[in-house]
Amino acid sequence: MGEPTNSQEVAASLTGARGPESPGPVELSERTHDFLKALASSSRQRIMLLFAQGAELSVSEVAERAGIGQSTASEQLALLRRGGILDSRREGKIVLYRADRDGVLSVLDDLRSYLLTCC
Amino acid sequence: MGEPTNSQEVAASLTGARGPESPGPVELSERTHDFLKALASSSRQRIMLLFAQGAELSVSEVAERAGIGQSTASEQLALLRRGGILDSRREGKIVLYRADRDGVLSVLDDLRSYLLTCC
DNA sequence: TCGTCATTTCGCGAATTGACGATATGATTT
DNA sequence: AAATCATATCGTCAATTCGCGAAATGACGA
Repeated sequence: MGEPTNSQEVAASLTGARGPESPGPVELSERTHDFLKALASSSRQRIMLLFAQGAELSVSEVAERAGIGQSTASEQLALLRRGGILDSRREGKIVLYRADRDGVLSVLDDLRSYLLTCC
Repeated sequence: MGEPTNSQEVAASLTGARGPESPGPVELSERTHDFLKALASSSRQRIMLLFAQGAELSVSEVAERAGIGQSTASEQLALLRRGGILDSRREGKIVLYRADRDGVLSVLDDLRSYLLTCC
């Protein structure tokens, strides 16, 4: 079933449908789009605050501390993972989430370069 | 009526309800939240591509080039302006929009510092 | 293998967003 | 002041998102 599906998801950081050397408009990668959608939500922003200082939390811990249902927590955490903001690993029967610093920084770079070309 | 409401909107870049020297969790500013919401939409991303290379466009030009209705264009452009991504000025009876490079860069910095503390 | 615990997935109603046409507001020209 | 043009706002409906409980899947231990 639902293995933590991180780690690989086609590196392809840009999905421009043009030749290699094209300076013009470049679309955002799907991952960066997912990143923006994930962080655009207030409740997910609130969840992220739980992961300050490298904290590592299980799904039910997040549910409890955020005051939301367990299934809701699972779904929201999955969205944050798809956006490259969180990372997860299974530890026995629980799944531990934590901030994915590298993922975040790489997405930020993608975002910055996009904005520099279109703005 | 609806004057282009940019330029000032309380500088307050951070809305943490804590003392000055607090290293802990810091919430995103409202402007940065608006930025994320604005860019999280595919159609608005598409609109942004029209503003590459410093192009300056009126509402109806955007509507035409993006293939959307005039009122829709006006509303979407207003959202992008609230997010600090676009800037606008009135030129006679038309309103010209263009990318707000400085706004974008300052929001990006805010975003980066937020992510560095929470991740 | 069965039971239990943690997580994911599913189905659903409520709330939000997206796009549109119609209408109102502002600015310019006559 | 009236006509015109560009934009902003409003009302509406379709589509998407949110949060939940229920049910399915996985992992572990008795």
